[in-house]
Amino acid sequence: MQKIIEQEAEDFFKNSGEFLRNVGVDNVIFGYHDKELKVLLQRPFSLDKWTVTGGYIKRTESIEEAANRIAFSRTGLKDLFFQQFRSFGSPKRVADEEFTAKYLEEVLSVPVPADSWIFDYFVSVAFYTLTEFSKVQPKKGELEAACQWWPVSDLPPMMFDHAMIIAEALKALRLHIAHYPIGYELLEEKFTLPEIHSLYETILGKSLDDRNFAKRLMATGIIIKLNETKKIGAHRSPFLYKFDKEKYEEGSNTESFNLNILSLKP
Amino acid sequence: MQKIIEQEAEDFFKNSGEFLRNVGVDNVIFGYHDKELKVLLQRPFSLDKWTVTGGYIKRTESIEEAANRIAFSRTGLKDLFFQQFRSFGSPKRVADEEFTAKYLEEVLSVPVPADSWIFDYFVSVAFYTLTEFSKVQPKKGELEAACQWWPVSDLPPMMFDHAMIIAEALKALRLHIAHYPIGYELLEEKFTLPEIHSLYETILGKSLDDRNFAKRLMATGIIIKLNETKKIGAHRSPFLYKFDKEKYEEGSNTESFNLNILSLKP
DNA sequence: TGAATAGTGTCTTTAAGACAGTATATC
DNA sequence: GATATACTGTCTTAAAGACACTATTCA
Repeated sequence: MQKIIEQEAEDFFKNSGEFLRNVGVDNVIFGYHDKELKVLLQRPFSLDKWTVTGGYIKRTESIEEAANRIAFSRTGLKDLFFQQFRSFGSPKRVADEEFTAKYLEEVLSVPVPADSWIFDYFVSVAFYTLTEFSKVQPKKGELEAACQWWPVSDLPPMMFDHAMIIAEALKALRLHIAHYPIGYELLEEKFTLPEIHSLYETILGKSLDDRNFAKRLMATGIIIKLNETKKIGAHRSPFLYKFDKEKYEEGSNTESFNLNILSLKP
Repeated sequence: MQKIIEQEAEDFFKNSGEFLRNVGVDNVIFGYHDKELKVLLQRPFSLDKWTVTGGYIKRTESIEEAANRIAFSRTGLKDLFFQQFRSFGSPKRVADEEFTAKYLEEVLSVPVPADSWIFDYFVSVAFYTLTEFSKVQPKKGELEAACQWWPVSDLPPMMFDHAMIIAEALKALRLHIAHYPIGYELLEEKFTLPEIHSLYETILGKSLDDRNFAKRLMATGIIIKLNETKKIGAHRSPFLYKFDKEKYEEGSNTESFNLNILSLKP
């Protein structure tokens, strides 16, 4: 296990002033792969409980900058699409005695008082971030034992209230899907109709009529059909499509834009 | 001007531990009166700038409890309808030198260091609250010179980023209007069709066809027509209506509920 | 009886939803 | 030509939108 430098650690656990107290950022990073929506989770040393990515807020940065910095530190990617969706705060939300004890006993190379600010009541400003799964090489932090993708539909044991945070992030994502071209963030640049169809089915958790979906999708006017196909083996090759980001920005500005895809039935 | 007790004040400005650091709650309290949407604002001593109601979070309470406590302290009413809509946080958002200077010089009866936690970088978790205008007797706090209603369409000079916070609250309210019976919170128990019609026009900032509005409103099934009318002078007396709160709760739980009123065109 | 406001019905247009057959690629 | 997947067109149904007249109150 990699130890952090002692002086740095001591400063950190005293919070000599780099970070805000009692408030932090959690960032639920979503990716899509293999017809499954996935979320990037990390696990602290010595514990069999996972957390969403998150961290403290520097005095010199905004909460959005903090969320962006956290996403970058775990995915290596800049300027990902992210959205604030809710804040969580209650005296009980980070009470986890097992975590505190293990953290103190086993993980750290420096003495940390049990009443250190890091175990304090924290309000969490929560964001979700969308990223293309295939571009990400998850990178764990110094204080974590692991950082990896988990299917949203099959999560490991979660620490604190993080299972609820993921549930809320998913709810927000499902709402936003009607107003943002979510596919742009989660798919590769060129994608097929069946791929984006399946993405929407996965996120919404229900099946969507393929004919109506295609009709609606093309009606948005922000998708361009390319003159190429993708080879998929012993079957008809699907055409490739891409987003017309320019047209999207226009529509998005005038508020006339609506994917109208939320209401699609089965 | 009412001075706060010295020892209490000193404790407060040192923050001996009652409140969370670097994070607080702002609560945009809306009321409706005289065909105008109003917001409850307060003004600190010696300044000609106003703020939305807000405050610090006690270590013993959740952010929702803090928002509720703040609403109660200004309106005297309990259990009002409120919704969290966004959090704001950036190193610059509460930088207002005039405020800091005047506060230090003129307002307080105790010495406050210029680097006191209250002038620090604060993340604000923002809520809006709805209340029936006629029930409220605005009550100012000890550190304010005034607390009163202002029309949303004609605000006084606002401190910090509070004009933006109100704008965002209004945006959220307009979105929520399609899914919550906003009228229940803003109107008196019994109301007329023209009254609720005008409320929706005010909140959405556009005119709504009266025939279609009535049709849609009654189609929700959560409004009961009473066998009484309201005398309004030399004109036909409108019938009174009230919300069927029970039916609303049902519909609201099953997610089948939708006022569908957002899309009403002129 | 005139002035002001309350209240309601019908037709048109548009969008949602259901549904099934043809096309293409490979073996 | 068998099989697996891609692709698309039409009809039905429901909701949104436009529109104008009758009803009541009281000065």
